[in-house]
Formats: sequence, structure tokens, C-alpha cells
Amino acid sequence: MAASTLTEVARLAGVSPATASRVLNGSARTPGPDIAERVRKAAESLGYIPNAQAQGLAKSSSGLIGLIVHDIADPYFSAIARGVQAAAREQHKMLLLATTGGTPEEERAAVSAFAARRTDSIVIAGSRSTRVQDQEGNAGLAAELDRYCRNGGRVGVVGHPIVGASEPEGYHVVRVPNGDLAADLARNLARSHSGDFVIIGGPEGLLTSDDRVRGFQRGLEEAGLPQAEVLRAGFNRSGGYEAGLELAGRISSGRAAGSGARRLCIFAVNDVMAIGAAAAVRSNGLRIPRDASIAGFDDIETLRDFRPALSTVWLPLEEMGRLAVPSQAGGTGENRQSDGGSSVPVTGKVMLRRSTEAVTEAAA
Amino acid sequence: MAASTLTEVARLAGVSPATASRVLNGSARTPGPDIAERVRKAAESLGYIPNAQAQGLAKSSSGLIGLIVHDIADPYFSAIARGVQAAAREQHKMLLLATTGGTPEEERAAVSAFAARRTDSIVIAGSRSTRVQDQEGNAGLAAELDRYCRNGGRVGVVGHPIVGASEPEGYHVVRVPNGDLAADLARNLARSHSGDFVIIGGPEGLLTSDDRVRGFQRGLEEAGLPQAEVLRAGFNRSGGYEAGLELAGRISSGRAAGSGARRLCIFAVNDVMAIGAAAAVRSNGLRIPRDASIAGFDDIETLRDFRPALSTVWLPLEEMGRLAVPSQAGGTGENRQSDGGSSVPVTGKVMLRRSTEAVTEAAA
DNA sequence: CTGTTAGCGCCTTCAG
DNA sequence: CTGAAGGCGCTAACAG
Repeated sequence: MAASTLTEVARLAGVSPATASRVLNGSARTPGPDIAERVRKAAESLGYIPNAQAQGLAKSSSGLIGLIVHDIADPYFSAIARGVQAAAREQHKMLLLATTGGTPEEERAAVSAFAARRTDSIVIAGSRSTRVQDQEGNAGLAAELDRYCRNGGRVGVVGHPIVGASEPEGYHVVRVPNGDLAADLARNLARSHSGDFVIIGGPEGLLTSDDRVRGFQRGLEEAGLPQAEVLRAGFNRSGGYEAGLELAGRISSGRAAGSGARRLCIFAVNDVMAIGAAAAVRSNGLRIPRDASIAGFDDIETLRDFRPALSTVWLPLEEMGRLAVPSQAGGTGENRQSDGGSSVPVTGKVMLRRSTEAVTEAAA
Repeated sequence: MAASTLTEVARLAGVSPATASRVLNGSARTPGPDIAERVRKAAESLGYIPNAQAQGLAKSSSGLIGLIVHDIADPYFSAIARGVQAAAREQHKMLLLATTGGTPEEERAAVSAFAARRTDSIVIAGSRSTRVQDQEGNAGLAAELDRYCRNGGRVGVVGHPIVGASEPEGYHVVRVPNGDLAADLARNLARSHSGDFVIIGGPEGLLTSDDRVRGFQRGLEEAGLPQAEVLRAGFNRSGGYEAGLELAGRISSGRAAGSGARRLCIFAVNDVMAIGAAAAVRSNGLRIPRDASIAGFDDIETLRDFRPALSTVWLPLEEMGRLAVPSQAGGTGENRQSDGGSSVPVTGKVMLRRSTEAVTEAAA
């Protein structure tokens, strides 16, 4: 009942297991065509499927790539996952997926599980955190990764290097210029917007969020504008929604107080937050961009048909995922050298769309 | 350099590998506490990580669950994947992910790869096809699954049973009442809409699409309305967009011709198509719901903030993924029995929102 | 070119 | 309660 084995195939074909192995699984030279045919036929008739576990054990390499994300249903991660998947398939490897919710402890556990499965490489996506409650977790994660690398594993990170990791050989990171792009966005918005700026950021200590906040502030500064107020919220749709509600309240009361209030330009540090914020603002009867501008970050594909079209920063998410996959696990020689703590550059692009268009001041 | 082994741990602790195995990996009875401690310490100091491949080989069970989707970046699939992931984690198993683009040939290959890895179970999501060009592929896929099941594997399918599969023991499907729900939607729309109905369907032969189309027609019929015209398009955003463009043209020319044209209610067989269609309609200067109603299917979470809010049919996607995972692979006894070709019922809910609201006929 | 001999790392009877 | 022996299925040197 259990799947048939190589030995059975060999016996049926009247050859040794070694020979059967040579013909069925890629070996340097294929045995004589006559015998090869016999073996193939035997395998076929038995419905033979090689046992990858056994192969892996024997060759000590699993043909597996591990991917760690916060949440696979989040479009940011699923886009990256697509890229990782594509790269994996090019390397003829399968993808092992772990979702962690973003806590370093769970990420450590995932790395450990991947190590147990002897994945050839590991890709980690998702913002790093420097918050105190994550200190310990970060250390554990770093240690686990370090061990994994020492044992010959390769790891790719998209975003920021793991906090506290030593970036040994076999460790490389796809760096995203969040700060520069956010600054670029700010400068662009400063050009068309004359009111106040507000930033809806994630929790303090989330590196991705922090970078974008700081970058945006820097951009404003470079444009000769004062720093924007920063609202802290969850790094997700509902965080954006809550912050949006707060802002909507301000806008409404500002209008009620008279025409003195200045129009707000809201920058949410990612698209889903921006969408949440937009929903909140609108639920208050306000309109975008008439009553407020709003911009996001990531340029999530599923959100592109949102109206008014959301100004944002496009990121090559799929490409990032692809690049994060270590080239060829176990690669030796020159690559090995240059791979030590290497970093792959990636860039994005500011997309100005309807949500931040200047509005004709019909009412004044 | 390579990770240390159980044998090394045992040697360091001065015990036999068997003993070390018993204390480190769950065995019935733990050896004496004194010796257990020694082993644990040895393992700790060596940074021992059990080799899951070897364990799997020895126990002939991998602790892996395989998931097959068309495209992990598609929100429909990523939502299901989240559910599958959750169920996997509850079973203390890891998730192996394969994306196929939807062709039965690739799905067959994925099943084969999973079988090679000895996954405890396989979950397949994504619409089945009865198109001629998929005949052969379907047969191959069915055969592969059959073999997998015969070898003790369990498979769960979300949506439709695999075309041609024999539904043996260990095979179960999460059935979605696409037809009934679409009919329900149609009846609801018929109540508030007085114009013509048009359906934007996927390619003929895609079961999910076909069910929804047929169901919608049935609903119209039950409401005493004539059958709707069916436009065929790709089962994705751009398919919806193209069909939407066509419809936008008709609407515009209809309006130009005079007030005789009746308002259109467009039903796209899934949300992303609906969003694409809406974008196309709008790009033509038309407005929703003023110039046309539009409805989708799935109630994709990321699209909920779309304005006007899209009428659609909510589906418990995550739950569907969760339910698709076979309870406990290798389960014996009574469950085994009732699992043969079983089907889990699931249901959805019609969500009427702004995009199909009746419009006050100010212009007449 | 083919067959034989050892393991890969672990679990699991079976004795002691 | 512990150790010794055999095998899970396959590959990789060696011989022949």
C-alpha cells in the first residue's frame, strides 16, 4: 500500500538499486539504453515516486526554501511571496511557508523549524522592531539565524537586517530606501500642497515605519516646511482607520470654526493604513481630495483601482521577493565570498495620483 | 560545521543514541531524570537541532501539508492560504506551498512533488475546468491524486471536486454553493433594479464561473426576469476591465442615442473582475451607481473600502481554507470511514452595498 | 557500465 | 530503565 521504493523498481527491472537510481534520478551518465528502458518501464508500472526525504538525507540538501512572513493574506506579503515562489521554482526548489504575526519569538521558532527541515535557504520578510519588548526576541532570532548560517544555510532578508544579527557569510539583505523615497514623496507633495502635513505612523520602533516617517520629515524640511505632527497607530488598516477618525474630527471642527483652517495632507506609512484613513475621513462626510489629501506607501496592486486613486510610493514587491532568495544555496567559490553580508539595492518610485491633487479653491 | 547529530549528543552525554532520542523527541516514557538532564544539557551546548528529514524517513510521515493555489498574490487565494496555514499550525505541521497558474498539468506536477515529499495531506484550491484543452490534464491530475490517496495520503479540495477523480477515502471537498448564492444575489438585485442585466463571466468551462453564471440566471428567472446576456472574459481584473470597456461603450452610445436606453446592472463573477469592470466604466466618464449598477462575488477584504462599496457575496474564505485541511492525516478508525468522499458544507451571504443602489431618476 | 558496500540521522523493536 | 541492532529509501564511493 505504501508507495513503492527504488529497491522494488530495481528488483522488478532485474538490476541493482544503484543502477535504478542512476537512470531515474539525474546522474552524470545514464546507463545503457536497453537497461534504462527496462528500469523506466518498471518504475512506471509501479507508479514509483522517489522519496524526497530519503534523497535529502542521502545528499544532505533538501531542495527546500523557507519563507517567513507576518501574514500571508496581507497583500504586501503575498506580493513578495509570489516573487520568492518564482525564484524558488527557477532553482527547482519548493517553498516552505511560515507565518508569524510578526513577533521575533515566532520568527525564531520558524527559523528553527526550517533548520530542522534543512532548508537550503531562508527568506525573512516583514518589518524589524527595536521596541523594548522585542529585545529578547530579536536576540534569540539573531542567534538562531547565526547558527543556521554557520551550518551552511543562507538567509535573505527583505527590508532591514535582523536587529543584532552579525551578517555573516551567506546572509544578504534586500535594502529598500524607505527614507529616501518618503522624502521624495514629501518634496513632491510640498510642491502642490499648501496646508498642513500630518503623518500616520506605525508603532514607534517599527523600523520600516520609522524610516518612512523620518524620511518624510526630512523631505518636508528640504522643502522649507515645518515638521509634521505624527500620529501613532497600528501598522494596518484598522490603525489607519482609527487615526483617520481622529483627523476627520479635527477637520470637521476646523471647518465649523470658520474658513481659517488649513487643508490637511495626510501621509500614512503604508497603503492599507492610508485606505483605512481614507475610509474614516469619508465616513465623516468629508471628501478626498477636496477636504484633505492623502498618500500611502507600497502601491499595493489590489488597491490601484481605488478612487480617488491613491498617491503612494511604488515598490517592486515581487522583485524584492525574488532578489531576497539566495542565489544558489551551498554555492561555493567567488560568490560565497561576495555574499557575506552583501546587500542588493532596490528602488521605488513616487506615484502622484488623484488623492493628493491640488483642489481648486472654489470656496474661500 | 554541519549541524550536530543525535549521536554526537548521545556521546557527549555518555549515553546511547536511543536514550538521547527518547529524551529529546517525544517518546512514551522519559528516561531517568538525572540522565535526561545530562542529555538535554549536551544537546543545548551542541546546539542540536533534530533532522526532520531523518525523523520523517524513520517514521514515514513528514509533518508537512501541501497547498496548491493558482497564484498566492491573488487575494482570494491568500485568504484561503491563511486559513490553511492556521489549521496546519494547529496540527503542528508546516505548510508547503505550490503555485500553478491554474493549469491541471502543473497541478499534477505539484501533487507529484508533494507525494515525493510525503506530505501528510494536500489541499487544492482554485477553480476546476472542463475545457477541452484541460481534459488530458484533468485526467492526469485525477490519477495522481488517486495514487496519492491509495498510498495513504489525504486530500482536501476547496470548491469543486477534481474533474474525473474517484473521491476515494481520504478525499474530501469543501463545497461552496456558488449557484445558490448567485441566485440569491440575482433575486435581491432584481428587486431594486429595473433595467437590463449583464453578466461578465470567466471563460466557459471554468466551473466556479459557470456555477455563478447559471445561478444568477436562475435567480433572474425566479424573479420573473429574462436571462441576462453573458460576456466572456479572463477570470481576473483585466478580464473584467476589458468587458467593462465594452459595456461602457454601449452605455455611452445608448445615452447619446436618447433617453430610451435602460440602466445596466452588471454582475461580474468575482470581485476583482468587478473592480476591473468598474474602473473601465468610470474611465469612460460614467458613474456608479448612477449610470450602472455593479456587483461582484467573494467579498475580498482588501476591496471592502472601495467606493462605491461593492455589492457582492461574502464567502468565509479563511474558514474554507481551514476546513479543507484533512483533520488528522493518517487517522484511522471511524473517521477514516466517514471521510471517504465526504463534503463539508459552507455558506456565504449576499452583501448589498452602494454599487447597486437604486438611483433616483432625476433625469428622465 | 553495472553491482556491492557503506552510510545519511533517526526511530524502534528487542534483549539485557 | 537502558543499550544494541536493524532498517526507513536513497546516493556515493568503490570494486568488478
